[in-house]
Amino acid sequence: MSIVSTIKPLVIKALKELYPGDPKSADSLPDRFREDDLTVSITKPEFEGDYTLVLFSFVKQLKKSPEQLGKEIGELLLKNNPELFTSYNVIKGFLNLVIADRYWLDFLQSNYSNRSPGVRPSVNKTIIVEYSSPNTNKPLHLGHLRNNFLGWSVAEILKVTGHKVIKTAIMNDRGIHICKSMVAWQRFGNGATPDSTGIKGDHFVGDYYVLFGTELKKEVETLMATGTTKDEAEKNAPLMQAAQKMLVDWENGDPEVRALWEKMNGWVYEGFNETYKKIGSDFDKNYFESSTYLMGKEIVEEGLAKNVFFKKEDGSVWIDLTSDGLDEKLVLRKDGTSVYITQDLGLADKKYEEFHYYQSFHVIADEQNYHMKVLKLILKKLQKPYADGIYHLSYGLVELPTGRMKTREGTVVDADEIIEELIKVAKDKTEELGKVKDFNPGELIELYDTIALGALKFFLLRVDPKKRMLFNPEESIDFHGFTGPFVQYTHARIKSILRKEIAGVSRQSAVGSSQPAVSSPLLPKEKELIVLLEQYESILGQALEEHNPSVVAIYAFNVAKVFNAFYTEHSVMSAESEEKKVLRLKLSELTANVIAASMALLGVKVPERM
RNA sequence: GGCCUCGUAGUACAAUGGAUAGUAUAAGAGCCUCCGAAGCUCCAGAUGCAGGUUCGAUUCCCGCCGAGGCUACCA
Repeated sequence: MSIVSTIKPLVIKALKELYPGDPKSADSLPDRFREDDLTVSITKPEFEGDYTLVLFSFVKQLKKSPEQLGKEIGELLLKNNPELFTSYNVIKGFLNLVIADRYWLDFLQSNYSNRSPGVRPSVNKTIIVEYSSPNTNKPLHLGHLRNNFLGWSVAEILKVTGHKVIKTAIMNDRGIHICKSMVAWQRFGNGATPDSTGIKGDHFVGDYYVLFGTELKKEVETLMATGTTKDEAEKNAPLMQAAQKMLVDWENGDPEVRALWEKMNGWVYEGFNETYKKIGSDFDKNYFESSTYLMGKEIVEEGLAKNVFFKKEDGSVWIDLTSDGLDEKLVLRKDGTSVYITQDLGLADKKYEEFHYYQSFHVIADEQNYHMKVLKLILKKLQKPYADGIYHLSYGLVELPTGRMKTREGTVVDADEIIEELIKVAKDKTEELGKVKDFNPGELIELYDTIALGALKFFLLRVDPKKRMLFNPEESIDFHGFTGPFVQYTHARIKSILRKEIAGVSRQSAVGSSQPAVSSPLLPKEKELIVLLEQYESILGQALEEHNPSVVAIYAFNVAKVFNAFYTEHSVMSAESEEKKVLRLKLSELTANVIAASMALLGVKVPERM
């Protein structure tokens, strides 16, 4: 039970007691005062108090001045709950409440050693989180990383709040883009392989995709020199013709093409798996477009039967969404082959068959907002029971100072490269500081990974997913301030104190089960920290509601920052008294646990030492 | 053209309609004989423009300006 959800009912009770209203009129209805209408928030530091009730919303209703209202409510709250509130003050329309130290100390006492704070009991609901979903013709880049970290983190937030989560990916493993790499390798590869060249599989294949582009450009230029238009040239260039033919051959099941396709996709998967392992992404189930792309045709039949879809003269099948403010949308081509949305319709159906999900999250970039809107709308019109549970977890693109990343223009930040770069920075910095000279090589490598990925994940998750974000290679790699390593450092720092205390004999008596004493009041920095730690549960609730890990990242940073300020001002080991020492040790332990728990939700490990 | 996002210090990010708009970086001034300086303290600096609703607007509504995306019988 959080402090805010404790205060709200008490305020409602006080309001009803103070202003029962005329029993005969409408203003005595039981829901005249509702918790949802209350605004209870943390008191601004420049005022006295811990939590503040905003009074303006009742002023008109009750026809009283805010000052008088605040006074009346404050008095009654104090009278009714002397153990919770110690005093109040009213400034303008704000009722500032001072919470008793006892409350905070009790909270500390019952939570300080909880290693998994915020975990909720099972609600027995299955939620699918579909994320990552790469094309198998090129390596992962920064945009994929944002997607992966988001999907993974949201899944984690759902898990601790009691949901059963199935993580899935859909591999976009077929199509013209795959054929381009294949054609290029056939023409220019001379039988080279990732093994023979020592290049990671996904990069190896990606190189041929890029090569296709550059070679195609040459052909196009040659054709254009003979007077062909650009569009014509691109269509008629021999390489493009070859890719198109390969796509047809692939669809017809040509054994040679299929064998080549499997070989090259195999290389890519090997590369992907290495990267996934490194960044900690995992999936309960992979779907492959090559085996799902024909699905959905049944749904098209179903839609025609239900008159949700209609057939045009040429045989193509459409849905009319103009009454919903959208366009007509094609769901089946005139040649009877399926389009993107057809596959997604089929896949949604299949997933529901398999998992009977309560909700299905699709972590997909906001470029596809329209597509996902249409998808959900079609499923609704088909009266699919799962349609309402479809949720597009839309996120903005990662941009560079030069603008959008484009593979063909070589302006992508490669996932493997940026990770390696960060590992190097972590290594240099760690060596420079020289605090872990006794680590063995294995421990060091693990630590560098922890710090590097901590920096990267934190950087990509600290921003509201919906928003576009900027990645500046020069400035974004930083281990100071609002960063993962800063939070990690704070954790390691606390652990260092706790280790020393364990080493000392006083550990048992100091951090034992005794209640923290109340003989001396909580000091401002102590209180600020404990009040913040108490908010963890509601932060988790907010992150869940908004499907937004950035809430957790910002919170973790604040905890670390407030702890560091507390730490600078007050000594833990040489506290003024034994009871203060006990209090601060518990406070430190709780801080470390909350930091570890929140960072875990982001997929960021926190080291004991760094 | 139509539809959808987004405009906050030099830069990057915050702010369920609430108090003097927070934080980080970069710039300036300090703090390691004392629990870890990847830290702390101080100092400066911002809501694109113009209206409206409200006791109160960064937030909601309208217009303009600017940025991005979608608007494929590509996926």
